[in-house]
Amino acid sequence: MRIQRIPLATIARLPVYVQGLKSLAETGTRLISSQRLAAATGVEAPQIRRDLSHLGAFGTPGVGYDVNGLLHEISHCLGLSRTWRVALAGYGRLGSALAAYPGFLERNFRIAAIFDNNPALVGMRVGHLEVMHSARIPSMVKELDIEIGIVATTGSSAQEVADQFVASGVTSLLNFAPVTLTLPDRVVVRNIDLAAEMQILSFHETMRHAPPVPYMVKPAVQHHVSRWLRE
Amino acid sequence: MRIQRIPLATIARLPVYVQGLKSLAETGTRLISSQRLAAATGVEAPQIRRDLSHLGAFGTPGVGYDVNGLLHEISHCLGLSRTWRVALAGYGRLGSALAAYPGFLERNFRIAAIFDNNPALVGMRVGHLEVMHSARIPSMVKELDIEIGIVATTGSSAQEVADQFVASGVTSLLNFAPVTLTLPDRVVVRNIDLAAEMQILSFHETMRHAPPVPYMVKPAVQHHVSRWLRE
DNA sequence: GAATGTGAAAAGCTTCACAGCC
DNA sequence: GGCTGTGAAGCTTTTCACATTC
Repeated sequence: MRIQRIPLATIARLPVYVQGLKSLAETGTRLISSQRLAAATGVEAPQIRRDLSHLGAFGTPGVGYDVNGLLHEISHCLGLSRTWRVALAGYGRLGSALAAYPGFLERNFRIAAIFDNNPALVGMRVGHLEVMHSARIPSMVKELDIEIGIVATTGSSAQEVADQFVASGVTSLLNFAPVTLTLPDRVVVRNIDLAAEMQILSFHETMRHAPPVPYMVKPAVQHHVSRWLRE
Repeated sequence: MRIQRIPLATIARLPVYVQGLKSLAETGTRLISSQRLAAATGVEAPQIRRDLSHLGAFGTPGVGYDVNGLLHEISHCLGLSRTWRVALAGYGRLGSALAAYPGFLERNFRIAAIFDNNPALVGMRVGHLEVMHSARIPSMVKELDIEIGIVATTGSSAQEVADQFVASGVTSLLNFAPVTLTLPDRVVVRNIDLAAEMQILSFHETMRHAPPVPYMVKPAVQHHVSRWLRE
């Protein structure tokens, strides 16, 4: 890793590289050029080289990058060489889908506790866990030393649950509730708002069908930065 | 709406304003300053004014913005004044959670068809819909004149389903599968990758616990652009 | 007095183009 | 010949500061 500032935008692309490199590794590819990684990830090749240079990455001029070495380097930078303890609040439809998502554990995120404020759900067994009442967030989060919280409650409970998480020592939150959480600056929040993404698509469709004039002129991009219409 | 380019970044924030304004409207607020909308959404006040000025927005100097008027203006710009026809592919845990999500219909996104390639799910009733086999995507998408597709399948089926959607006339996709979809440039793709978001949080936690040096220095931001550590 | 809308400056990010290396 | 890593250029986005309007 490097002794320098890594841009926000670069960090957001690293998981894309991880995913691309993993699938390449599975096909037995051991060496890859930025050009070919670009084809696999949809990120432009010079962008990839710049991103990797921020990690102090070690490609070989004239040859390319070692797939496994690069995977290891990026994973390390993202903090994936250790397991993270995660708490999930909200065991409704979305919450239960998240709890069952194999991709979390595969990537070293272990759901260590599940909370809901609906008494009908409390006590329900989920794998080797049991849904607990949200009132137990403070004690359990501290006891289990949870670092990351997932908020999958309704909008109306989200702020309260987030506050409890933060008061109990959680410093990173993934929020699925369609509300703006107000939290201390030290807490890192990532929002995933399904409806917002749909609205962005709806904007694009609208422009497509009735482009009032020259609109949007950015070329293709990927992953959380959508592609843009030309003219 | 305006006769000028609206920045990508602005579009991505508009849904945040919509959400904030709606909850303010519910509390009976009729007039709001950029300063107060900033407090409600986590976006800085000058940023809000700049964004709204791109829509040709009509605040009143010395007074502020009319909540309902602004809501209407932004909704119109995002294309929310009409209903969009959406198809969902993949009725597993995530897919069924999405199908039941009330936030879609509330915001004028109507799920008009559901597909899955698992025969055990085909025929299942979901509200007034029925899960259809993915092989029927081409005919049904055309018949129902679907504009937006949601890919909630496994990674291994995602590209195939996306190709079918696109071949049938879908021009916007929301992709939950953790793969990079390769599609024609005219198609707009938004990716929601849960694992990627977790990895970004993991990066922040890592920096927090072992900051090798001066790292990341951006101030607070919101919604899909996380807050950053200071020093 | 209070708040908008916007030039102008600053910051941040991407792309180009190429020197240097294999 | 092929590919990386990076200065420099170009572009987009954010922030500042203030003239203008109510």
